[in-house]
Amino acid sequence: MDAPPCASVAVGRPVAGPFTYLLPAGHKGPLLPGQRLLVPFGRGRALGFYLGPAEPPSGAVLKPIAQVLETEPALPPDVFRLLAFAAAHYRYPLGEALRAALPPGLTQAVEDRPVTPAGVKRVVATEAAAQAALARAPAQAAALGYLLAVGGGAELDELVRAVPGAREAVRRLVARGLVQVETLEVPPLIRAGLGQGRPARLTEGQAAAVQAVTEALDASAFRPFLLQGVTGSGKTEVYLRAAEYALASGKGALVLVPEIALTPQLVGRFRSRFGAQVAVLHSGLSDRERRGHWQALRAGRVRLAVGVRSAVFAPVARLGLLVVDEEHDPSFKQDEKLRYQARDLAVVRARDLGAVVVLGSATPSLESYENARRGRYQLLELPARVDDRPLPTVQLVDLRRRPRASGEAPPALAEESAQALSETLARGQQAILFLNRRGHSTTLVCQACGQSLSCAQCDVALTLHLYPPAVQCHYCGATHAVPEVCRACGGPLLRLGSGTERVEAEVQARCPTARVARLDRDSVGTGERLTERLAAFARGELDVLVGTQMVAKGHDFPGVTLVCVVSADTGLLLPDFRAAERTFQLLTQVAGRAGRGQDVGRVLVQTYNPEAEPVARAAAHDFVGFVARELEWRRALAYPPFSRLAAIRLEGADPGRTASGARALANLLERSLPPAASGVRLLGPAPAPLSRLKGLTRWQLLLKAPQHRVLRPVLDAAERALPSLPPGVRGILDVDPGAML
DNA sequence: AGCACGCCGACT
DNA sequence: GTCGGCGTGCTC
Repeated sequence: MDAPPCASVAVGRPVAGPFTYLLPAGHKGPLLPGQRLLVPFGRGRALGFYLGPAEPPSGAVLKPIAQVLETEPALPPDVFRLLAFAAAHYRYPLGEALRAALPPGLTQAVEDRPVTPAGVKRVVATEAAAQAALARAPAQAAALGYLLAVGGGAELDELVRAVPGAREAVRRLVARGLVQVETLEVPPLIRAGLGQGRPARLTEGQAAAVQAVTEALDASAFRPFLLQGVTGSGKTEVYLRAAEYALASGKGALVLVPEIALTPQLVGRFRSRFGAQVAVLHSGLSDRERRGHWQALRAGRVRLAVGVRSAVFAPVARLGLLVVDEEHDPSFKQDEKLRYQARDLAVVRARDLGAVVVLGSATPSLESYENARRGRYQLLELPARVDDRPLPTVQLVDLRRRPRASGEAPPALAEESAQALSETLARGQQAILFLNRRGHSTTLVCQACGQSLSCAQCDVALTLHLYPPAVQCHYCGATHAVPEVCRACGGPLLRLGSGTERVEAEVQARCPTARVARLDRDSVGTGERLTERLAAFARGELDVLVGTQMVAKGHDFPGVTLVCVVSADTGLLLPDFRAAERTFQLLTQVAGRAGRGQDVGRVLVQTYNPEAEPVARAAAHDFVGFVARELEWRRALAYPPFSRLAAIRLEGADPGRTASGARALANLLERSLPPAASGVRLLGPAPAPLSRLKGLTRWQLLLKAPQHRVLRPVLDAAERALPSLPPGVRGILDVDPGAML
């Protein structure tokens, strides 16, 4: 008896798959992996993806595929393979992962509509337009007049804005042959000339790095590089040259950055160097723009993409070069749905394609650094800043030695820092004050009973904001009116712990003539206002920038000679094995904002822990020393890069059930653990560091193993066990977690 | 994700 | 007596 031909199909719904279907009646020709299908699913229909042939399972009643939606898979084969790897590795339903990687318009279970060329319509006057007689057609005359006035051509949108009613007029002008409408496939991102700002000379380190990367590109084989360059050493120029070379060799290139809004200068440099040849992919795009860029890349019309995390799945044609800038940045890890690490996937994709991958950072992640140390990645170093500018001097300000006034919170800025700030401003130079905390005060403590104000839904203290006045939970977003007195006993409240608002106020009070701006999520959001504010500061229209992480990234502000880290200790005590690493990286990044122009920079780091490794080593610009110590204890405690981790997170409204669910799951896993010799360890269950969030109690288990491979059967068991957690308790797997919180 | 089925409160 | 709340379970 012949088995009917069957297909294994991933369904574009967040359900574990795959499902088996009969091939559509009368279907001829082969199906290709990734090809989009329409399949009956449950009561309705769903988008499906062909995975391969399948054996018909015994007993099950199979339904036939309703329709094959396309003749060629929309997703290029290498992106399909990458998503298949990611879905398996990070334990996420493949169909849902595939669907999420498609551009808007292809994600629905509908048949291929003819793909309208996405892009911008441009109206251009023809030669006949000059002598046109349009005395009796005023609307057309106005539209044409505008076009001729601006040089013969304009975007349709612009024309309609300038000349109301021009849309209809253009149609008639087209009919008369006086104008033509052309569709630009990709929005013209920049009109300025290409190749701008290309420095004639490279530093020695840059030249060597560019040479190594271009030689690897010539070899067309998998070659991973770690580009470690101190802040201000010109890593971006290396990326630009490598991309130029890749494009010139007929290859595509993909550049990943932590966040577009925080890296406007890097994006700007790519745009001015490559013009419309570069697609910029970020969350702010409209569906239309996203689709336009996606199609242009897919078709190979645009061969260079710069984008955030998700761009690792961009359909760049003939991809030969991948760059991950600031590769240590935590934002490359997605922390919902498909919980992928984009930097790691960039390496996976490069390996699969036989491509070159460059991971760049001033402070590489310990994972990448260890890979370089073991010779898996080739290390390229840029030890000096461009133009031989010195690194800024870093000085620790020991807050323990400060005189303490009782009954009042001390000022956020130590006398020494305030002094340095005044001097800097007096010289007409700029300063950045960095503090990783929004708001005015981090806690309101009762002076009588000692209780501090905390969120009803979460296990955290409420932050006091003054603009506008409110106490706010930074985790669940709840806000309340500012209380006058203690809720519990009516005693007076003390405002402890400083945020950016308080620092801004102190600066303004101390330097009344200074132009001070605050830069945090509250003051600028994350979009255009942020970019504007950064640009205004770069142009010298502001003197002092007080901000959070936002001010720390790769900006280039030549006028900044003073950087003050208001509290180096904020992240230091977090219960996370990467706390020290993160602190070191952050301090180094912020310090790197100082002294990038003519004048030498100075950095003051306020701390209660001047002897702490990350603080002391960052102050000494001693990456190697820091890493050596850090690697030592990571090895001793079997943390990455000497092990692989997976976290199992549980949350539920009922504290008791959540806890017992966590214990039951731990018991079950304990029994399914491979022999001790495998090195697999189960830690926990333990309440998560933020044990209650948005009214949910949170627990976690941590799996540790020498290699990911030995973790797989345990993760399989965990995945099978998650659905049978107590009612109301939800569990998720987080493979290669970015943080323990 | 949908969308059913399935057991407990307020309505014509 | 029904309408409907969303908890739980399934989809080839």
